[in-house]
Amino acid sequence: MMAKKLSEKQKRILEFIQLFLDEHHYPPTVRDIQTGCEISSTSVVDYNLRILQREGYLKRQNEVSRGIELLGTSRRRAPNVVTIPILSNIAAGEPLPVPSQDTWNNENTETMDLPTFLTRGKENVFGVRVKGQSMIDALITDGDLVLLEPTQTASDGDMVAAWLRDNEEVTLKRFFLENGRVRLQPANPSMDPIYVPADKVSVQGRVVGVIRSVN
Amino acid sequence: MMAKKLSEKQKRILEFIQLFLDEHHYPPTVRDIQTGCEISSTSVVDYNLRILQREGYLKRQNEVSRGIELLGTSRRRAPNVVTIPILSNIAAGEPLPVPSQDTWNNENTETMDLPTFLTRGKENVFGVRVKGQSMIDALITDGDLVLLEPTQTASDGDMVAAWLRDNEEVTLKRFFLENGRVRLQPANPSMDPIYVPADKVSVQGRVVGVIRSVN
DNA sequence: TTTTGACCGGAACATACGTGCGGAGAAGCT
DNA sequence: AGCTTCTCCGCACGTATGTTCCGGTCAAAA
Repeated sequence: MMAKKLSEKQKRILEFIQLFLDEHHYPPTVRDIQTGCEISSTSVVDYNLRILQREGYLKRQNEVSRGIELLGTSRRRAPNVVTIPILSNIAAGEPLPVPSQDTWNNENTETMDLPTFLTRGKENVFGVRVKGQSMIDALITDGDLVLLEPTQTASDGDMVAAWLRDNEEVTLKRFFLENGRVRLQPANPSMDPIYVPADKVSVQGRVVGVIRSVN
Repeated sequence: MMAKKLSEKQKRILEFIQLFLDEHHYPPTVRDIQTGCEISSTSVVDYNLRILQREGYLKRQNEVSRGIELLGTSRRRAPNVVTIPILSNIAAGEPLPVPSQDTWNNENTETMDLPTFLTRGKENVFGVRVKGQSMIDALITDGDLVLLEPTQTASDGDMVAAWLRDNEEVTLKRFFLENGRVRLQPANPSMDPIYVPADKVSVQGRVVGVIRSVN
């Protein structure tokens, strides 16, 4: 639940940031906010900025001057664009650290704006930057960005990110449940499926799209 | 007249600032520009920023961190989305009907809005909807949208859409010119390249990106 | 040849700016 | 009365970051 009520001071800070952004075209410093909102100490500004960040109104970059980005409704942006978090540095041999809506803007997670036709109304879509060639049988290569919708369940034919307990790896395949076991079918039709007992597979997300940016 | 010619370095700096602004939503520091443009010293960045400012491409705030504002045409306001035409119904056995900037918006061509980070400043980018599995060796499958920048020439290593006269087909491969003949290397490293005499190949565009929307 | 001016490199300098810390009052809870 | 929790304050520390200086290269101009 990020819908806490903001204090007067916090509303004023948010408003000031928007005004500042309209006037100059870069974000204010903590001290700009301090004087602009008649606050007595920079630490008070910092304190309230942290709250605004926790509540999802903005994102801050650590140790970076003016490292403030407005998010969500506070941000003035093109209407059919949505902001999603990007996971990089995925550890091999670990399940995906699926971001929850409450957490991802607190961290220093990279984000990206996507046209809504790519997410098609899916909620909480996030992106994973692929490293290496391990997904080549899903027609996905080094540097690709895979868009995932978080889910624990899948229907037959869905392309999913599946965590294979025994192999300790995440794989992208089409999912089919066939009398108690799971068939995972590569997107590349020339490659063979693998079969896994249902209790050895956990679905982490459904693939919504792939974006490759060449060079 | 502010229309002096910019040096390569200055163009690159300007471009980098735009990209940086698209990605984060605050301006870069002098040092961000330095590493991002592979410049050896902050003073060189400063030197060129002063010129860019004198020529009216940007404005700087003295003693202010990240105090850079883009001006005029370099400024990328609201549109962090760009509209491109989409070719579907590609006839097999024919070269691509590359759309020219004047024509595509008059016709009944489908269009699509893309975030600018995908086109990265390329001009006249257009999309091609892929039918069938013929591009599978380029890690591209049925339904994928390939983004192309129109061009007749290519540098070694570029991923291009090439028209093969003799085969009467368009293919997507990495381009290498090797003493008079062309090596076309599939993106899938497990597949072998093909070799074609240079006069039997015409480059139609450079691949900028691929978008796959699943289901 | 010397001079001039555009451009680059390396380093040091000065300050802009985020962050941590101790503390204080107010309001709630046991 | 204690004990948290929230909010605010002032200050100082350290780093992030703009700026400056001095020297160098190279090509065009004088």
